[in-house]
Amino acid sequence: MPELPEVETIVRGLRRCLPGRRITGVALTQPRVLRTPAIAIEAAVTGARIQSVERRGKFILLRLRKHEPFWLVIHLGMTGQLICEPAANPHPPHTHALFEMDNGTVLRYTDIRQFGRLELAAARLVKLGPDPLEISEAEFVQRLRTRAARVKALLLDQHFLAGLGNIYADEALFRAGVRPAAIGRRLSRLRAARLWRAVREVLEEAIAHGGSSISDYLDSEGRAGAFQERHRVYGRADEPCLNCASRLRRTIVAGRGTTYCPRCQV
DNA sequence: CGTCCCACCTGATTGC
DNA sequence: TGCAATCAGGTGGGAC
Repeated sequence: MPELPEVETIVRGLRRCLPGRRITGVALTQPRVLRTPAIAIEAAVTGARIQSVERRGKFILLRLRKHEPFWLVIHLGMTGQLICEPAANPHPPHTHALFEMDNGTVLRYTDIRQFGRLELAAARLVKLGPDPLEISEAEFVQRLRTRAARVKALLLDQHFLAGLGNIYADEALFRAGVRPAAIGRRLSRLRAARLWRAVREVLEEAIAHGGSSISDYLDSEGRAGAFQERHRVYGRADEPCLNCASRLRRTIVAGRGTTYCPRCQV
């Protein structure tokens, strides 16, 4: 579910309620979403103070400190939600973790499909590729044009670039006029640069609109995003292209449903 | 090593 | 109505 714009929106919201709080209690009720054993997370986190909230790609990092500083790393998978709310609120179904704060609020983690993950330490993050909002045009073009994989597969590969998922990959490819199945090393410099710009622009626009809510996504205060109303291809298969009115096609690329315009994307 | 595909889950929707 | 098949914003591991 959540891609970079949704995770960024959640992180910005968490920054308004978490930093400075001390965690007074923890309830971890679904081992499947824990990459670190529950006992270890409970021992580390109980009594710790939250120093900051950060994002790396689609990962959310809570910087905690008890004796030493450490990280609690959260990935929301497809359907994960992180919500700050009063402790007295009822817990909805699929609530897998609750972190109680010293001011009567809780940080609640719910995840219907259980693809999300909570863990201590950030070892896996070192493998992440560059952030699409920070990578330079020159570096993006160079990385793209040395690869034999299809461009959409590269955009989805978090080691290549950290933060895009299926929605924003399709939206960026449409805006750049590039076919999802195009081969990275066969793109001209001009078209690779156009894709770099399209990726930035679509992510920045989506962040400005609070992300895309298709069915599950809510921000840290439980509100939906609005960018789904501005999708140009995602979810619009068989509808007319907004540029040329051709019928948008749906295929499978990189194992994912993919929508594109056969006329505008070459 | 680079690339591709499927399993991992639940729930909504579609089609017979 | 009932039930099976298909699809969904994620990744990681194994096959090739």
